[in-house]
Parts: sequence; C-alpha cells; structure tokens
Amino acid sequence: MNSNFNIENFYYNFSCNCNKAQKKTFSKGQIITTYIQKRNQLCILLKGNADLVRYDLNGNRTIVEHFSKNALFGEVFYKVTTNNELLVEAKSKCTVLFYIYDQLKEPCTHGCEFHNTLAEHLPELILDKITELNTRIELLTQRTTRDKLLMYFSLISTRKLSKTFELPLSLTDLADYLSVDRSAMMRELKLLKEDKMVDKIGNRIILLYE
Amino acid sequence: MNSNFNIENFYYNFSCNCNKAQKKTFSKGQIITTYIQKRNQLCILLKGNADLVRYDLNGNRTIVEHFSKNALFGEVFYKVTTNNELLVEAKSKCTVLFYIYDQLKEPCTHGCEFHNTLAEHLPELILDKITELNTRIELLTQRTTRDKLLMYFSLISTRKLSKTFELPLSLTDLADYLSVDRSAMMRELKLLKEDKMVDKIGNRIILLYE
DNA sequence: CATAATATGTAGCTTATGCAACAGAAAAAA
DNA sequence: TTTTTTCTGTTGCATAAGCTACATATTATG
Repeated sequence: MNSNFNIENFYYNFSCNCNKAQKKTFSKGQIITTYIQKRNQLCILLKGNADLVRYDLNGNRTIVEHFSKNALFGEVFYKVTTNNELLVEAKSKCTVLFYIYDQLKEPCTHGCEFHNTLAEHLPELILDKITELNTRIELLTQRTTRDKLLMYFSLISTRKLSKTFELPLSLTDLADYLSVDRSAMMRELKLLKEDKMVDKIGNRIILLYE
Repeated sequence: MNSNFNIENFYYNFSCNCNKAQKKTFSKGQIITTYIQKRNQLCILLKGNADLVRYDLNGNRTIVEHFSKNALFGEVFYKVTTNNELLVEAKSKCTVLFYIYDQLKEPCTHGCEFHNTLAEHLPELILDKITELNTRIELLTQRTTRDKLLMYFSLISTRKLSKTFELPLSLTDLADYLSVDRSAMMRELKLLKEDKMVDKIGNRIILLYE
C-alpha cells in the first residue's frame, strides 16, 4: 500500500447501514464474480485470498492479479474490452464487499461513514492500483524466466522486508502469473538453486544474493 | 479514450494564466522528462509523439508506453519503485504541459478554466489509464511472439476501425514494446505473411483474417 | 546534394522455453 | 481412516526465440 489511507484501520468499524453495499462470503474454489461490461462493480476483499483469472481462446490460463486481504478489484479497475473470460476465484474462504462505482462515488444518503470515507479516498486507492499495474508490466517485460523469477522474488522480499518468505502463490499459479510454462519454471528454479542464487524449502524462498 | 471527457475539445482554449502549468516544446530525440521519486509530475502531450522508455541493468530497452496526442503521463501514473531509469523521449516535435499533481488537484486560485476542468475530470482520466495498463498486461501475457503481434495488430485495428493501418511505432520500437527480440519478430512477421494472416507494405499493415 | 545515421530485412547458429509424460508428495474429500 | 484430486519435481524431445552479423533501404543532417 502506498497511500496513507488504509482500509484495514476501519474494516473493523464496518457497519454499513446503507443499501449500497453487499457483503458475501465464499468458500475455496467458488467464483466471486465474473467481469462484465458496463457494470462497474467495485469489490473489497475483506478476508481471504483470490485470483483474477483469464482464460483465452487457446486454453491458456493467466493469473492476471493475485488479491490478498484489503485488495480492491472489479470492473472499475479493469474495463472489459476483449471477449476473454475474466473470473475472480476464491483461493481460500473469502469475505467480499460489493459496491457499484457510480453509487459509491456519490455521498451516502444514509450517512454511512465507511461508504463516505471510502469514496473520499478512492482517488489515492486508484493511483495505488496504477502502481501495482506498472509493477506487473515491469515483471512481464523481463525477457527470461530467470529474470521474471528473480524480480518476483525481489518484489515479495521488499514487501515483506525479509530475504526469507513464503510464496503467496502455489508454484503452479506462479507460472500462470509470470506467463511461463510450469515445468520450464521449475527447471529454472532448480538452476537458480544450483547457482546459489536462491534456496527453497517447500514454498519458502530464501534469497542468497547480495 | 473511454471517458466522455476529451482534452482535445478544449486544448484549443488553452490559455492558462495560473502559474501552476508550464508549457514547453521539444524537438525529436530530446528527453522530455525523467521519472523521479516523490515529485508526482503530471504531463499532457499537447502535440507530437513520445515514448516512455526503460533501460534495465542488462542493457535491455523497453518501451513501457507509447504516447500520442493528448496522452497523460508523469510520475502520477507510474510511481518509481525500482532503480531502473525511466525516460520520456520525444519521437517527433512535441509540445508538453507540465503540472505537479498536488497543485493540480486543488482548485485554481487564478480561476483558470483549463486547470479546473482538468482537475475535475482527473478521476475518469486515471481510470482510462488503468484500462490502458490492463490492455498492455494482456498483450504481454501472450505466450508467443506471433500471438503478441496478432493481438497488437488487432488492438490498433479496433482503435482505427479499419483492417488497414499505419503502425504508430517503428518495427524496432515495436519489438521493444512487445518485449521480444527484433530479428525474431521480423521472422515471425514474415511467417505471418506467408500464412496469409497479414500483409505488410512498408509500415502499413493489412489484416487478412476473418 | 552528399554523407551519416538509423531502420529494415534476412540467415546461421545456439539456447531457452514449451510440451508431454510420469512418479511421488501433499492436500482435499469421502 | 482411505481414496481421490491436485501440486511438485523431473526428464527427453521439439521448436520458438535469442544472439550475431551483415546487406540494403530509408531517413536525417551537414
């Protein structure tokens, strides 16, 4: 999170008595939402982990984004332009808040504080999203699988402030996130271990360089 | 452009008497700006074409974004997180308007209409940027050079409403934009011609499928 | 205009990556 | 618990894509 505003601080205060928000719970594997044109949904992941997944015509699966607690998603942040399917899948038990953007940005007639504070901070939250997207682009423009892995590890390491961390994604999902073949990625991971660049115990990564 | 607001409509009215904006002209090849942390510049390309270019530690050059008339850019849309150099290079004679985001978002004390209208429409403009970035991500997640080319052509074709169009980038730049090797891209382009998928006369592309 | 600089187009060789297939480990479901 | 499913780890093979080099075309520049 780059902005000063943090949803978490008042997630516990969440008592929305306005009818603009809908709160739902999903179990692992369920589809939280499918992106459709002209709806402009804005969702907040209050609890759990989820993936925005795209299936293209060649059958390739791409993890477009990985969401953890307090992440924002929905059509507001991804205008549907192509005819590929875009699904948000729950990776664990999830609690999600649903808004419609056009309603959210108007002041709440019920004086709902959560609603109003969220609307007020929307511009910064959207700018944070832009930063995330640019980071993702930087990751995807890495030319080799090795460079993609190293940059990905470096990003997580910086975020966690530690050279040791658990992968937030399974290796299968990581391959789909980096847009590379899984077995090729596994091979590269082995080479990175042989070159003493990283160590790996289960899903725990240890960066050895620098 | 997805939003209803279009800068072009009042670009001609531009007569900013507030001291918040700076207007400058650049000739081809000049550096318009270098992205630096914590400045939050917002720039509008009033005239010309420019590229946001990144040079990484391996010497790879990536065209992160290509800007044409009325495009918005600057640190507002790209928080500098890594230590790669980010430059905006003029590809032709350019006229650029510079703002600092924090000043822009406040109402103009000089009653400058351009300033105020721009500030008012900023949220939509930023959401448009998000759409662009997502499109770019979709492009970069294409697994093969062929698929990248076909998707890129398809995007331009949709934008121009025509199966025939001039490439907005040179082929050398296109390779850096798609994050592939230029010679490999040329080879694939030749194969696409042989397969009667596209035709190509100079920098003019003709889509033959469907 | 001449000359320099940059872009395009092509080829040979090498390597990285995708694909298919499978075995064992781990996790989920019955 | 047992069974089923999903994930991890690995290999051989085929091929896409990177790298180098160079010739020609096109575009800038003095």
